[in-house]
Amino acid sequence: MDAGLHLLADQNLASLGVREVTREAGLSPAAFYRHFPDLAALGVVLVEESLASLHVMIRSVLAEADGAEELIDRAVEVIRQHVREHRPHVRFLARERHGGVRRVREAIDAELGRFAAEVGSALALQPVSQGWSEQDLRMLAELYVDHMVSTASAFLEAQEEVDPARERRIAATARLQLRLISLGRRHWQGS
Amino acid sequence: MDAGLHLLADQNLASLGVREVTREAGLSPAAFYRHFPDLAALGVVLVEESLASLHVMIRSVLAEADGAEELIDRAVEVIRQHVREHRPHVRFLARERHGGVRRVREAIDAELGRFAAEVGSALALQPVSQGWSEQDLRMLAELYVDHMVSTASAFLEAQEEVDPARERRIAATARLQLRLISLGRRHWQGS
DNA sequence: AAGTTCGGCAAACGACTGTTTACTGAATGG
DNA sequence: CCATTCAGTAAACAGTCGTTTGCCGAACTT
Repeated sequence: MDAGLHLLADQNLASLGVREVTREAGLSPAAFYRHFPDLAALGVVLVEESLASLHVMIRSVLAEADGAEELIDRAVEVIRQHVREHRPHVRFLARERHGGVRRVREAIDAELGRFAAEVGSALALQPVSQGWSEQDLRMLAELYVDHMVSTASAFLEAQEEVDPARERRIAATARLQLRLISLGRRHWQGS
Repeated sequence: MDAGLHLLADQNLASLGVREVTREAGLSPAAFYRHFPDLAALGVVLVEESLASLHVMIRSVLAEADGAEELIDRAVEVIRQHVREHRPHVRFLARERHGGVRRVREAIDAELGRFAAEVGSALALQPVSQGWSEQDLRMLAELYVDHMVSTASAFLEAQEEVDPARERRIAATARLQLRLISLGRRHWQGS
């Protein structure tokens, strides 16, 4: 799996080969089939591995909520750190989310949906969300998740070549956008 | 190019083969090299083709601005229609935006950046944007573009299998999100 | 101690790959 | 009308591919 993830740095799952993976891992081609029936199967497992750390991340953000402004700074910083520390996994997710392998795509989508649900319940606990309908909460959660995904992708690209200025610019933009969203949230009157 | 686009429906550019394309097009493999040096080159041309129609689209949305509410409805509807009518191109963009072929990725990114700039200048003309700094306008434009991309991807997935209910749900969510953003926009005090 | 599962190997199968070469007919242009 | 470009072909090159098969030692179970 490490070998696969490493090769997926500049390639996508659909173009990955069994022989390629086993060669990188220092095994014989036949050895692969002892563990996975397919390369798609390997992909699905990588999805699970990749998103496990994401759930940890979100909890670490929402845990300490000392005011909206600080939470925003913290969220953006956590995303940046997460991308930095799990770049191969994040890149894999970004690449395969709309990639050519249906089963992997569906796995990511399902997991991201559960992720939005989790964010939704967390949002519901905040005082700002009083009087919000179920639908409105879900809509907001999806907006946050989509924004997180976009931001993570941007960080990813910026970190490919080390470019601290670009990275700071992305962080600044993300913070402003989150501030604008939370402003809209405070003035929301229901749908 | 049509053959390539057709094959890219369930495959990504990196895993596409020259022989595959020429076979689909009914030509000999060597004929390909009369037109492109690379498959990546074909990809880049496809990017340009795909985004040309996008610029037309944005203008058609911003042209008639009769109130914010109506503009939102119109924008979401135009996105839905655009995805419906240019599904192969949109799918290609979504897939290759983070795909394995660097040159194509960069082409898409650059084009999307110019797109955001265009949206930015359009936003500047609206009365709501009085007193907005350049940076804030850019940030808002990027938020809109990212949101548009997310929405388009969602429509894409929903239209793969014909699922009108899911499509309506996506449209409704997108509209709510745009309303929330424009609410935040009205209460923005500058950064 | 015996049996079974686990994770590995080498070898072979036919099929498919990108690219180059030399050649050909049609259109184009001066 | 002749030369040239254009867009196509078939054939060959040396590889790589996924997958199956039969085999083997080590580890674990009972």
